[in-house]
Amino acid sequence: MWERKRAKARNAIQREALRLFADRGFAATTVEQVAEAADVAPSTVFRHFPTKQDLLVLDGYHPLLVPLREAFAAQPAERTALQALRGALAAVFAAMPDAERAARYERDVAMVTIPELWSANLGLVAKGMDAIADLVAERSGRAPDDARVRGLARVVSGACFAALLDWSRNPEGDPAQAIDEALSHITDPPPL
Amino acid sequence: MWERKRAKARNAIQREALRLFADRGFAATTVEQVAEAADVAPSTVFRHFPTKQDLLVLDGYHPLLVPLREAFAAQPAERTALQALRGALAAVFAAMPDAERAARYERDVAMVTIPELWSANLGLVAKGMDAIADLVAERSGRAPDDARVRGLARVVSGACFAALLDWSRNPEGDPAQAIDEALSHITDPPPL
DNA sequence: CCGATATTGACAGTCGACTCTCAAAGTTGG
DNA sequence: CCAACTTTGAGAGTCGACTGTCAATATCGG
Repeated sequence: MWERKRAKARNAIQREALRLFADRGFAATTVEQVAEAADVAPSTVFRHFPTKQDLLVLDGYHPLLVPLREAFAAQPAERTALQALRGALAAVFAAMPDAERAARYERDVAMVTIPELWSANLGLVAKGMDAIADLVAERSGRAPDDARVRGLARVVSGACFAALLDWSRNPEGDPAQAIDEALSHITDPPPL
Repeated sequence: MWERKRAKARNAIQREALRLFADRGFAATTVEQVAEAADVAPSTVFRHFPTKQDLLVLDGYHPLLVPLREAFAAQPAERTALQALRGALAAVFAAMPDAERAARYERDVAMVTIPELWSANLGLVAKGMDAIADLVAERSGRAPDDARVRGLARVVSGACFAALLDWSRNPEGDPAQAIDEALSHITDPPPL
């Protein structure tokens, strides 16, 4: 029971913190204000999050990689790695419950919108790129640090990032669709 | 003469600051240490750089958007927008004096490596994407917010970003080459 | 209900970024 | 050299992040 209570408090603190950061900015928000908003003592905030920056670190982000790996493996063998990646990403988003998808969008947009949040999670982006490289390497039988594998991973992760960044600035339709569309520009380049 | 003396002191402070940041990290370096290393008083540091973060901002930095625009216009008409972009980027880097290129690499790597710097310059990434979209729109005669134009801009800017990010983590060869290679995965996708 | 254990709040205190002020020292034009 | 001007050093002071301690409180096993 301790665990559940602890996690509940932790989530409340982080939720309020992110809300305040989005409102008035990271630097302009004091830990004391976060504590007050979450209805806890300042010392309690530090007990859950060693530093103020840690309030920005989103855990539970990487679980996306597991279903992605499965969806990727389920792709038809005749597809190229790029087509398979595109298909797998679309499948993962399609299979996601609406509530979870909405929560993820909100988090991802916050991550691109709040500068400090982005910098705190830069490592996650790099990890995502590595994960994609691993997938492609496994499927193609090449080494994960093969130039072609790494190059493909760069392009795909970069396209996903840029699609999200652009979508967050001008939300129209579905982010998953934006990602798929961006990838389509690599798989089937339109004449321009 | 005031001007020259002021600039000299400013450069000395920033040089020592960057050296210390590279050595022990940004957060682990105090302004007092920077002042001592530069042989000035702490208050003098703040007189030249309003905040500690400002010690990271290199002046004399001009975005390569202008030369890129020129190089893009100079590309052969028979190339696709994508090929022209790739060629223009390569041309800009090739035409850049060695010293300037080295300085640019150093700065770009710092920007991706030091989170504090990245968060300060996130807006530049979005602007770069818009600029690329403008170039493509102008050349293709389509609107800058055309879905295909925006999609292409997303993929290209994303690829550049990812290439730089990856290169900064594992520097081999030339960043310009990494960018070109990433773009080649879109123009001439290798079989994978 | 009771004791063991985990969590919290309140509080004091350190440290560094940053501001403000004023006197000292260097610089320039005359 | 003098006088106006600019920069600098020094110091005091504010504010917020962060640490450590201790008593109060909540939960659990028995």
